[in-house]
Amino acid sequence: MGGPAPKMVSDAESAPVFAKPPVTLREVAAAAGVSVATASKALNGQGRMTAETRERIRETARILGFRPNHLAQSLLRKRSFTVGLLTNDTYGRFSLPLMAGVSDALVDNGVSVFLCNVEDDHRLGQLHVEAMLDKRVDGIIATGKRIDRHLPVDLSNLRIPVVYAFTQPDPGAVGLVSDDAGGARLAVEHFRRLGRRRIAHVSGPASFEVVNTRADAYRAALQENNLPVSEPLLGAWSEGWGHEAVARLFGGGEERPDAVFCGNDQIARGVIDALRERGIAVPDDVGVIGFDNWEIVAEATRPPLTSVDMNLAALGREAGLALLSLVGGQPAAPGIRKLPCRLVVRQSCGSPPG
Amino acid sequence: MGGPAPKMVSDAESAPVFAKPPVTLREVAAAAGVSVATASKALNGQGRMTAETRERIRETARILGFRPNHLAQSLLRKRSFTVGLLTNDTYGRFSLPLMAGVSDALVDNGVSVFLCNVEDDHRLGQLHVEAMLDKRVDGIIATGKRIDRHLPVDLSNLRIPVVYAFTQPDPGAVGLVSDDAGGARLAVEHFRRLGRRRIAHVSGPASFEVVNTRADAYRAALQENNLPVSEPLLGAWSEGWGHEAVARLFGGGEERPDAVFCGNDQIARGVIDALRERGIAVPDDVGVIGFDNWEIVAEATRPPLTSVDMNLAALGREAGLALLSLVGGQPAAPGIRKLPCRLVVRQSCGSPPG
DNA sequence: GCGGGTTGGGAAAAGGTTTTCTCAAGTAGA
DNA sequence: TCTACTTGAGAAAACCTTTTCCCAACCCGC
Repeated sequence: MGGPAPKMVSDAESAPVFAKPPVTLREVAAAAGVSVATASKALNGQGRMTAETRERIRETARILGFRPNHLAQSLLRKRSFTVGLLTNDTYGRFSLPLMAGVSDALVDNGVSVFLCNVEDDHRLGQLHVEAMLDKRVDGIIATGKRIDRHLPVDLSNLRIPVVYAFTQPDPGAVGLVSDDAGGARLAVEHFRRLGRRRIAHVSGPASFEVVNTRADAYRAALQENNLPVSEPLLGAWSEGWGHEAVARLFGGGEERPDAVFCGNDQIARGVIDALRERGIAVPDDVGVIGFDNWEIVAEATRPPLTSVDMNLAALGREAGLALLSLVGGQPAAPGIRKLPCRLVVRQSCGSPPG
Repeated sequence: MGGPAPKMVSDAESAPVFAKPPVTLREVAAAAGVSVATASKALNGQGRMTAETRERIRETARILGFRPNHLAQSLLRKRSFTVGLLTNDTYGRFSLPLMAGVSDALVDNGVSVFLCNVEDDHRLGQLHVEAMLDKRVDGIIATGKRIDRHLPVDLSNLRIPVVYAFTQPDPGAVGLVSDDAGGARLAVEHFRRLGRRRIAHVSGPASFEVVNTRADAYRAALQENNLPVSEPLLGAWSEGWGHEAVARLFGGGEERPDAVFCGNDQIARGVIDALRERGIAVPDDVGVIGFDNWEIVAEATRPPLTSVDMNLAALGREAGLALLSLVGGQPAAPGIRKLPCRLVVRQSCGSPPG
């Protein structure tokens, strides 16, 4: 109690800097000795005034640390430079790269993103959409965890543009998805180039549209290349199913595959582990390709897994840009646009013979 | 060209519903035959008027589908009901549940969340923070991928409150992290209750603070229980390191552990696989516990992995609520608050003997 | 019938910015 | 010297809501 009072820091530096209100345009104008109208025009490069005046105002603004209030601007311009991102895959693996891509594309244009996780809850979805509408977002991007399911929200009669990415679009809307068929073809072609001839396909449940899309493309690609077509094995998206599929493919006496194209990386992981346990060498005896290119899985398999990457970040970018042009008044062609996949080659397929 | 023109849909239903401006309070007031002031008060339950008038205005608003413009409200109230969420872990595993928790806590209070991914780019971070400030967010939550690193942004002298969750807080700020020591203790105690006595610890690089925190707690818990303390094995966060650690622990002639507590689920996965390959049974011969409870990994190990869950969603919720009370003017106690972990029991530890 | 209190509702300012319009002064041409 | 432009800058409306007065009408008791 008796000691010297603690040294006081200068008021500007100390304690709750909160509530010190931001500098307004009015203050800048006053400091520069002009009207707010002139100040506004000076800072925006509008209107007519001497270069000297403009510069003086700008300098004043800079010194005062003036930053225009976007709320006021938005109110006037009827454009908030804000979009909503709706997803039901917050924990999942797909929406993340996608969100990063979206955010990426938009930030460069000064647009911020409201992230909204609606789970599979209709009420929550409605709540979020209304909140976004109230906040006057310029548009909405809807994304999810599978492309053959709707989000639990009705986005069809909003007064703002909506873009769907990696989720089922409403009819007549703009939708972006990965080209799964192309991805499957990429895998088959890669195997063919490496001289593999008996290529099996192990994928997820038939209830997923992508499973059928990829399976069809797989069959078509085999036929085009005059390779023997074997029926795809459809099961679950799990490692366990990969194990089981290997038991079926390599358990019997019939001719064994020398390549397995898997519907996702977890199945591929299961396949590779099961093959190893059977003493079948990857990639020497059998090549394996996964789907999704989930790095954490693909790089942990032994050997590291070659996988089809859906380019989700790019897809997100495209979605962001599409929404932007829609917001800008450009009429975008409705319908579903498919973006190409790419093959990320690691060591699970081996090198070309010779 | 000669055919009948396509049937026209009614104008209200058709084409670019865009740009049809939202209903304003003024219109509601006009329709109800009152002034905007009265209309505002009617809808907000303020002011004095006959119940009949109030009800009539409300009904009119309902019919017209009036929704107040939050931009205008925010401008006036100097409160945007919007917060920024800053992360450098967009692709990662930690920020997602955390973000969901934050978003969860805030949505219930009508607050929306701007998601900003700053990667490790200082410039990008600055950009985002300024954008958020310009948009007049009420506060900021900073989160990251490890608790001993700063985000590449300076949040220390903002005029709005900041809460740090799962990232290193600035001195004097409010920070929330998981109780890693407690989590480690949870694991050791669980092993002890199951009768395991020789408990090893395999973790990530010593350069991570959590590695040391957990290792210290592990040692302390062993000592408290009069169990033999063996030096933790520190390496990488990978499956590969799990394999290698097993080689070291079970390769030599010395006494082998009957339990392994791992620094994350990937290491644990590697440990379990390596044990199986050596013919050591899990959980019969050796129990294994992981950390993070990354379900997709924990449930794919054979047997499924018991793991320490950091309760990140709860942590996010707490962060959201803390920020909310800060924004509301409640002075929150600065400093780091640790939230308890929980053990998610699966089958990798076995049941109690007898 | 009249002062004082209550009741129902409106006018107007405020919030920060942009934009259109207006206006005074200056310049050029006749 | 007068007219016709141009130039530089300000006033004011607009965006939409909230809130603080303010005012008229009514009711009460005397």
